[in-house]
Amino acid sequence: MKRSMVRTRFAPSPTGLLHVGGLRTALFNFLFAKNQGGQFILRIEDTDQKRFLEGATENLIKTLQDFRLFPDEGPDLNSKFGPYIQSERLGIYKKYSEQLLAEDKAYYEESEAGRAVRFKMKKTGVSQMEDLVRGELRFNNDLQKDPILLKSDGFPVYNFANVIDDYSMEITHVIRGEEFLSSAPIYAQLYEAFGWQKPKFVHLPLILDRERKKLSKRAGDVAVEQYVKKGYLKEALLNFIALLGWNPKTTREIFGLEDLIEEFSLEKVNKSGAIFDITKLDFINREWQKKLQIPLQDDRLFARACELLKERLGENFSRPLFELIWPQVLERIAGPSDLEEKLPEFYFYFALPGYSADLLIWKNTSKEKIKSNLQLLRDWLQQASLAKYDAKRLEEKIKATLAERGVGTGEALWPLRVSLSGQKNSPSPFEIIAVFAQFEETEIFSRLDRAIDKLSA
RNA sequence: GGCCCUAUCGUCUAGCUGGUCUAGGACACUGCGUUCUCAGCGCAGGAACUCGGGUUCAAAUCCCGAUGGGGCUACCA
Repeated sequence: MKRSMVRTRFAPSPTGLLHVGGLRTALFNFLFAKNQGGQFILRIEDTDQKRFLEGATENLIKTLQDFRLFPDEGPDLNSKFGPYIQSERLGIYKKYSEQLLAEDKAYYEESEAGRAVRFKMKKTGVSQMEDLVRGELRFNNDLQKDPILLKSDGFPVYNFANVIDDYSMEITHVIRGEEFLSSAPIYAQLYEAFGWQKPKFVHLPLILDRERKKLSKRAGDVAVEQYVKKGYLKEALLNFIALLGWNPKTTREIFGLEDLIEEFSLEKVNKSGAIFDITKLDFINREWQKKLQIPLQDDRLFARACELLKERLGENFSRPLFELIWPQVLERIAGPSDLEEKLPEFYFYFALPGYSADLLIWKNTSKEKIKSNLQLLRDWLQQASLAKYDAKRLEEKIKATLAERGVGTGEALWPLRVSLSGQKNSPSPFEIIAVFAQFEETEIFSRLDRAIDKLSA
């Protein structure tokens, strides 16, 4: 019973914000454990004092919680396997290193830094371990070097602490990034030196940047927090990241965490690296946006858009107005990645840009005709109770009026839209009018008057 | 350099117990339609089995090699 319980772990080192690759590793460990009815453990590997960052542990825990990847055991959830922070387990590593020393499987090494412990690697034969997606891994021992176990500061090195902890925490499956593949022989030999049964391993394919290099800090945004701040939904991020290195073998692409738990299996994990493609992330984000219908006050994308507009428009920016415009923005952006560049298309709502009278002219229609069409529309708008209409109703009403008068849609609607937006491209005049009708109806008429003036000049 | 992993459209991938694959889907891209413009929506289209040897009646699928890409090569993780 106890033997068969699946236990996985996520073992980040607290050196900064959780990054995309880390989140994916955590996710896969979590998914596999939950799919198997097992447990997911969080262990903090703070064995490098030089790289340790204050607050990073708390941040890591918080981020995992935000994504609902709740650990069953971890720093704040102690159980008999704790502590879960390696710096609090120094005695354990020391004890095991002494055992190896006593058995002549390790030795001391003196240097200016102090006294460290090195492991005696076997130099003959092969080291092997089982990787559930790659099969049997075999390495020739003849060119192995003796790795450090305990540094001169008394802290264990990653490889050693990992093996000790995975063993003592009864981890059954070690799911980690491919970058650890080449240290496999050390693991294998350590397990053998102790006479312990090896866990099953899974090495996940790397997540690559557009240059096909391992995603790294210098290549741009890697912190999960950055993407959240930019306005990506956590559901979308998780969904997208799950599809990097795993796929359900069906054509379905949208998965929530519960769906992923249900569908996940190691047989569906891929072997080759996957490029982090922001375009696809945007697509998945759009899908989740539709699905979730986030209320405005919780929408980070909206919040970010407000910030940007405030910055650029200053006094002219109005949040209540922008709330009315927001659905139009959402329809016109691919996602958080192009929000910034698309925003200028909506500045006209806050301040009418200057434009030339020519822009009002539809095809070969005469200036006079355009002017009279605008006047006609202005009159109609004047007598209508605009606040009662949404864009769709407005369209019906206005088109009906135009038809009655025998006025073509193009020669009336084009100038109407231009006079309201001052731009060649914009949302439809009906959408614009509906927005202003809710916000400040006089804006409609002053803009129309301005256009009519331009045509009279 | 050495060791290791990997290899299907631009991207993520299905297919890999060999024939049903004239290689499927999604994103992206292009075109057409709807239409006052943009967006949206609908429809259509271009786009890949890295190469060379085998094995076999038959290979994207199996084997070998080359090449490409990547990772590791610390008293970092």
